[in-house]
Amino acid sequence: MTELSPRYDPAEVEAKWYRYWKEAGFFRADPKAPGPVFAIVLPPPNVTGILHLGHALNNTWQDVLIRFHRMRGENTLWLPGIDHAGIHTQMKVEERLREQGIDRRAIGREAFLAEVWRWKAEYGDEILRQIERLGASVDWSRLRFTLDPGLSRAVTEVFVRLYREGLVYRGHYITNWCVSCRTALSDIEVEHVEEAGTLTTIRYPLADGSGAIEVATTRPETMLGDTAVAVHPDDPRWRDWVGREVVLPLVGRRIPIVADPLVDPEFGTGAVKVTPAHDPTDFAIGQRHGLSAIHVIGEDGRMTAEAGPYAGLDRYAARERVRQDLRAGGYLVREEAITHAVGHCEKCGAVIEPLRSLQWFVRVAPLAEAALEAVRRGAVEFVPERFAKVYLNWMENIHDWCISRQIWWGHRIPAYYCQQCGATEVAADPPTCCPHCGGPMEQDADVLDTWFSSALWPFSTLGWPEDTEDLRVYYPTAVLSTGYDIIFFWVARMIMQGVHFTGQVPFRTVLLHGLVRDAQGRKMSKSLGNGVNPSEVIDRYGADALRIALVLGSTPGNDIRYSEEKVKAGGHFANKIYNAVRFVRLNLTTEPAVSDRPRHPVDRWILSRLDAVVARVTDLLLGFEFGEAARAVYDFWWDEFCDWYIELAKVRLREEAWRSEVLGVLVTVAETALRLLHPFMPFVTEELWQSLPHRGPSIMVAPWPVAAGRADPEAEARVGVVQAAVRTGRNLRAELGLSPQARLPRVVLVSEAATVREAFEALSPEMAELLRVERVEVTARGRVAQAIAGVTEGGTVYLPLAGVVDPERERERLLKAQRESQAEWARTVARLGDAGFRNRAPAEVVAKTAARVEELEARLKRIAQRLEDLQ
RNA sequence: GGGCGCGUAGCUCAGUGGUAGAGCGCUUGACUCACAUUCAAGAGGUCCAUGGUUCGAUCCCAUGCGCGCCCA
Repeated sequence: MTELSPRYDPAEVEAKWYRYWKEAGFFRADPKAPGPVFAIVLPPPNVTGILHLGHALNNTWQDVLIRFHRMRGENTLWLPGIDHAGIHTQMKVEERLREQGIDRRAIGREAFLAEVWRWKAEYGDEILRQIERLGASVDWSRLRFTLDPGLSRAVTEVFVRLYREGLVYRGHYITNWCVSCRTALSDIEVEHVEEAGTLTTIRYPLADGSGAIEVATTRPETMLGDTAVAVHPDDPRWRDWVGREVVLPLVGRRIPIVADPLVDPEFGTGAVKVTPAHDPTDFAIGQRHGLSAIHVIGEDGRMTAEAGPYAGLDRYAARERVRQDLRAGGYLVREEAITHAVGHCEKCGAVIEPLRSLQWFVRVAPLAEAALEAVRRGAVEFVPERFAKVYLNWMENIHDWCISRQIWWGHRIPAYYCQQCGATEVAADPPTCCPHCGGPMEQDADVLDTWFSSALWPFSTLGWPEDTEDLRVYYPTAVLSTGYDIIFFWVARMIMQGVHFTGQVPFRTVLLHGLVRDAQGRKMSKSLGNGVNPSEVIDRYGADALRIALVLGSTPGNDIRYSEEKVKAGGHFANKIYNAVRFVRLNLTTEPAVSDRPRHPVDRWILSRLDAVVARVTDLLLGFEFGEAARAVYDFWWDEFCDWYIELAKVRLREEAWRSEVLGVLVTVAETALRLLHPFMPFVTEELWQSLPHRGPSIMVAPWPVAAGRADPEAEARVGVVQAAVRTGRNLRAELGLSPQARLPRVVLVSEAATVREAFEALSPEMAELLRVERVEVTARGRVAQAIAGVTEGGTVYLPLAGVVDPERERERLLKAQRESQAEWARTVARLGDAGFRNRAPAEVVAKTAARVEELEARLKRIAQRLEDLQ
């Protein structure tokens, strides 16, 4: 810290302290450490690129939690890591290669993977740097990557065990196929978007020429692969048609009419075309009726040889041609514009093509059972609670999970196929030859869904399947903090796998944050170009400013809007506390004398407030209410400590008799409030804490403040009336347009209440200073000629000012105050007069209301008296 | 079609069954010896609408309107 600079400069300070913390080993967890265990695994960011503000928010929340619990003396672990992000990363690297004119297929699997590892080294490091710059106190010695040998072993282990338990299987089913990424996807990787489309109704003539049946579709090109027409078995319109045959237009194939309960009789004519190779419902119908599945669309999105004359055409071109040909052949009944949900690839945006293919699946239902139970019985809690319903609802309607991906970057599926007899072997170690026929084995070419490995993150990172000390101590983890948008992708699957393989839930609390949107409330996205790189913000304002901006006003589960203005305000706050502490230090020329029970009411007041804010922030943090907690510390620092206590303290700081004691309070409050703020703004608090008298090597391992029995309602009441009187006095000055530095000869404070007078008297030097007057007079009653007056809580403030008082203006102001007090008095008296209120409201509330009436009456009396004086 | 969230000061958002809050913005005044990244004072609100529960509703319940999201 530059000793005397009146401005706080975060840049060098932040880098310095992070290095210090890291080198001192404060981040490192020790499984043998005493205290309750509190562990968090960092949701591993994708290695694809750079972090965004959502990561910054989530990491800040986690850091607040972990620093809070660490300071409370708990045995904390925050484990960082990175995710290999299969499809996404492969896409990026392919893109980069394409720019160099290289196709991945041309260079082969090995060379391509080498290229991806180079990418990982580059971007992975950038991500780690970003996490550091944010101040995240993660245990770098335990850094993990989903493709690390240990974690890969866990993936293989899980796959093999699930296979042996019959929970993983391979088969031909309809999957969501992305023709652009050239891989299968799971259901939740498909985004459904409402789009304008055309519903085409086609006439299929009966083979015997006795009529025709009409079917409707939004994908007419699939009719080339139809192998049946289906109707609902109870549909009276079509009962007699079941079992007959129609002739497929353009193709000429004879296909049967079948009855199946999956058909919705309400839709269209009640008859649907059946294309088992290209539609999930049709696939199910096809299986039940033994229909063949004819592939007319290929993996590249072009029509196959099965499509006859349409072969080679892109699926959309084929759609057009089929439509034209149907029209020409007289088969096209009508075309209507409709909006319908169309599935898109979450990664690349291409329209998903449902294709029948050979894939690996997880049989999820048995796993879901236990995962449901864990949440139902409260072993896993959601914050906010409402998301538990979202989770339960999804889990109850879960479908099998397609886990094989036709890409190269990821965990290769540990399945081996005999090239001779076709046998399948699933094993952790590659078999040398076929156990059945001794023939050569070849490993499955595909890799696993990235989420399959992410699902193991809370325990694979701790060493599972080994029985490690870390696993024994830190598992189950305490909190999993993530965005509500990945409950299904990740949270649900972690719970399933965690419960199944460890017999315990992976975490006790799921803490969900919302999306960080831009100032207009739009989602941040590449296409809008409104994304913000946290590092650039940190460059300009510092990590502390960004952190407090993100935390203030954030509530679990709710989206927040980001604007640079908020960060700027955060920076101002950092500067504010920097200067407050600078003030304390500049005064540390005398040895501070610390006492828990100082003599002066102002000192007792701030300690009482300190106790209150300590208790409040602790409670709020335990309840994950970060925004409120941050607000409470912020307000304490700025309003109570800076605007009031420091200003009040300045008076006695000039007096030798008090100086040492006041300094003791200043140091105590500043040091404690720094610790209270540390989880939110780690850097500036460390910098300042180190510059004050302190114990220990770092604020991050200093004890969390506890309320120390310093609550003092009497001192709070005294300072309260003084604050009110000062505000009233300042108001009077402002109304007169008096410049703040102009000194007035005196202020007269009149109060009939002895306690109020005592407070005024005890603090009269401070009031003189704050009101810029030479003398403070306190009396029980009295009239002050040639003065303006303000009526406040407990008394009246007079500023005697010969000559400047305008009685008319004075009267107006008093009448306004009278109207306001009168209105409130009427409301309050009416309430008090209500028998229902007196009988049913808690006695405490009734008493409070009665006291309020008395107060208002006294106030009105003072106003009336003053009005009278003006006559 | 089912579910969820939001609607509070000009803007961004906290919050509470018992007298409505903050930051930013705005107005006025001050370079007051920690801080002009500041200080002081002020203006500004039928807490979306209607009904219900209650002694009392901005808060709880129901319906409606508007905005957004998730699932099928």
